[in-house]
Amino acid sequence: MTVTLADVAARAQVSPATVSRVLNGNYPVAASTRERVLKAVDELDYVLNGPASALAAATSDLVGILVNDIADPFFGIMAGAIQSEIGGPGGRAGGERLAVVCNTGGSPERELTYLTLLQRQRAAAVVLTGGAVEDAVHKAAVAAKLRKLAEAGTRVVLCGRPPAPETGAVALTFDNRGGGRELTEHLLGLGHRRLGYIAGPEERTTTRHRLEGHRAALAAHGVEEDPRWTVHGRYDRQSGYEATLELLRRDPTLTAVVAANDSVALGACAALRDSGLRIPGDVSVAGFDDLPFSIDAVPALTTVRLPLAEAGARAGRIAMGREEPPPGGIATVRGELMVRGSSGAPRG
Amino acid sequence: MTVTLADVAARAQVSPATVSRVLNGNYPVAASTRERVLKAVDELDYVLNGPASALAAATSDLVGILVNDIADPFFGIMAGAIQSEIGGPGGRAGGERLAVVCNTGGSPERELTYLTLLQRQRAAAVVLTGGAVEDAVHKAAVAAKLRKLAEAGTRVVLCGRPPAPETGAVALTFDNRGGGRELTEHLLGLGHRRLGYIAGPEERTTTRHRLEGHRAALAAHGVEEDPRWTVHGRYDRQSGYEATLELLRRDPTLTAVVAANDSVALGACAALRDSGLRIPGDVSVAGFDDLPFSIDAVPALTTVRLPLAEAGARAGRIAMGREEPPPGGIATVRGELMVRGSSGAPRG
DNA sequence: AGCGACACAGCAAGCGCTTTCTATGCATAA
DNA sequence: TTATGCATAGAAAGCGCTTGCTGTGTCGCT
Repeated sequence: MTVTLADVAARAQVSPATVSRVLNGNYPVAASTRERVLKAVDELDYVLNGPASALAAATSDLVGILVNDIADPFFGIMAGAIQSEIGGPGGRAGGERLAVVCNTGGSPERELTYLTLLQRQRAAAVVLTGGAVEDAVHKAAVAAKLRKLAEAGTRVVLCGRPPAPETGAVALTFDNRGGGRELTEHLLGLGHRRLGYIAGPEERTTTRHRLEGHRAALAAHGVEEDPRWTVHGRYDRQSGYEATLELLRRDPTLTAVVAANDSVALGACAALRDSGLRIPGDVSVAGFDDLPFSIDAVPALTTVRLPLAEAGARAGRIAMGREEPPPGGIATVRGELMVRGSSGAPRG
Repeated sequence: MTVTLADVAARAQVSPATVSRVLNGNYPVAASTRERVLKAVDELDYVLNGPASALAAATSDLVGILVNDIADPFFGIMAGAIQSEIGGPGGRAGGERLAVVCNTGGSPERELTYLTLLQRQRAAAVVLTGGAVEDAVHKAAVAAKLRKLAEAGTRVVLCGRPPAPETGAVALTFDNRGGGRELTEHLLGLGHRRLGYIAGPEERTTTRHRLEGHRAALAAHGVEEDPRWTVHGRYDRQSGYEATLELLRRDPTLTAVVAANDSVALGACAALRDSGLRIPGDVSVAGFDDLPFSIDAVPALTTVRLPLAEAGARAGRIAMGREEPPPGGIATVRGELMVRGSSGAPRG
C-alpha cells in the first residue's frame, strides 16, 4: 500500500541503492538514470520514510527549539528567527530540516523530557532559549543531558540563556545585568530615588540578573534600597498589575516602577492608571525586552531592547554549523536602552 | 558506543523482546523481570532510538502543528493550547508525544513542504491553524496532501481554518464573517456612516470573510460603501499604521476605522494619534481577535474575541482522538464582540 | 593492442526496534 | 498421574533505508 524505495527502483528499473543515491545526491549517478528515477518517484508519488532513513543513516533532520512560552512573543520572535536559519522549507539552507518548537511552559521537568524526546529522535541540533531555572539539581540534570546530546553528535546552542559549562554547548547570553543597570541608571539620572521593582519568578536566572543590575545601579548611586520596593511575580501582564497595586500599598510615595519585562510593565501601567496616577507625571514606568507592542503603550514604554531576532538567527546558524561559534563558545549579547515617554523626571 | 536495546537485554539477562515489552508495557511481563529490566535501563542510561522504533512499529509519536507566524501571539496561543492537549511532556495525555510547531510564514510552498516533511516522519497527527490561501492550485495541492496523510493514518485537524472537503480533515472554523458583521453593526449602531476598513492580505480566507461580514453589515444598514474606504495590507502593526494614513489621505472625513486584527488596529491607533486625531472622539477604532495586549491599548480596543485557547485545546484533543469530532467533521466557533473604549459615537 | 583508471550500478549487510509465532514451565483439572 | 491451560520468555523475521564493497563496461594511455 505505501510506496517504498524498492517500488520506485522496480519502476525505474534500477536497484534501490541507485534510487537512494539519486534522492540523496551524494554519489555520481548518470543523468539519464537520475531522470528515470525522478520520473518514477513522481509517478508513484513516493515519499521517503523518515524514520527508516534516520535509522539507516544514523542521523535525522530534526532540530529542536525549546521555549518557555510559545504564546509569548519574546520566544516567538526568537523561535521564528532560529527556524528561518535552520533552513526549514524556504529557509536559506539547502537540506530540508524539520525545526520543531517545543513548549516547556517554564517547567524544568518538561524541559528535561523534551530533551530526552529530542535525544530519542537523534536530533541534529537543539537550541534552548530563554532563562534557566537556578535549582542546582535541575541544572545538573540538564547539563548531563546536554553533554550526552553533544556526545551523540547533536549540536547544542543556548540562546538568551546563561552558559552551561562543560557541556560543549555554545551560549549566546543576553546581558540582562547590564541592561538592568542601564535602565535604572536612566531613572536615577532623571532624579528618581524611590523605585519599585517588579521582578519575575524568583528561581529564574533572568530574574536574578536583571534584579542584580537594578541593585548595582542603586548602589552605585548611593541609594539605599527598601526591601518593600521589590515584589516577585510571573512574567505576565496580570502579575504586573497585581504587583503594582501591592507596591503602591506598601509605599505610595514611589516615583518609578521598573518591571521585569514589557508585559509586566503593561500591567503596571494599567494598575497605575486605575489608581488614578499619571505616567510619567506621577510615576515613571520601565520595561525590558522591547517587544513590538511596547511602542504602542501610551505613553510608549521606556525599555531595554534585546536583539531577539538577531540573536536567534545567529543561534540558528551556529546550530547548523554555518557560522563559527564565538571564541570560548560564549558570547554576550547586549541590550540597548530605549528611552520613551513612560519615563520622566519625578514630581516635586 | 550508544546503548541499544540489546545491551539492556544482555545486562538484564533477558531477550531484547522482553525489554521492548517492558518499555512499551503492552504485554504481560513478570514483575521481577520488569524490575530487572528497568534497573538495567537506568544503569545503562538507555534512551530508546526513536527512528528505529518508529520504523519497526510503523508509527511515530510526532504531532505537527502548522502556524503562519510563530511570533504572532494569535498563533502562539493556539499552538500552546494544542500542544498542552497533545500531551507532550507534562500534558494531560499519557504517552509522550513530541508536538512540533512548524512556522510556514504564510507561504503556501512552505506549508506544503512541511506537510511532506511530516508525512515523511509518519506523524501521528497534524493540526493546521489560521487562514488558508485562496489560490485554487495551492488549495488543491494541500487538499491532496491532506487526503494522503489521512490515508496513511495521520489524523488531520484544521483549527481556525475553513473546511477542506473530501480530505477527511476535521475543521474547527472561526466565524470570521459573523464577527466582522457584528463589529461593524456595533459601529453603525453608534451612528458611524463613513467607515474605513483595513483588510489583510487579499489572498487569505480570513481576510475575505471578515471583509464580507463588514460589507454585509453595511449593506444591511443601507450604507453604500465607497471603494476608497478599503485598503489591503499585512496582518501587522506597521501595515495598520500605513494603511490608516492612506485612508486618511483618501477621505479625511472617516469617523471609524475597522482593522483586520488587533495588531493592525494598534498601528491604526498610532497613526491616528500621530495625525492629531483623538480616539474615539474623532475616530473610532476596532480590532479583531482580542489578543492579550488589546486591553492595554489606550483607550482599550473594541474588538471581537476569538476563543483561541479553547479552540486550540479542542483541536488538540480531537487530533489525539480523545474527543469526538463534531458531526460532519465541521464546527463553527463563534467570536464575541468586546465593546471597549476605542469605539464611541461619531463627532457631530 | 593491452592495461590501468574511471564512472556507474548493484549486492548485501546492517541500522535498532517491534511483533508474531513458538517454546517452556508451572498450576490446575481430570 | 497425565492432560490442559495459562502466564511468560525467546527466536527470528522483518520495517525501509543507507553504504561499503564489488562488479562491469568504457576510455585513454602507452
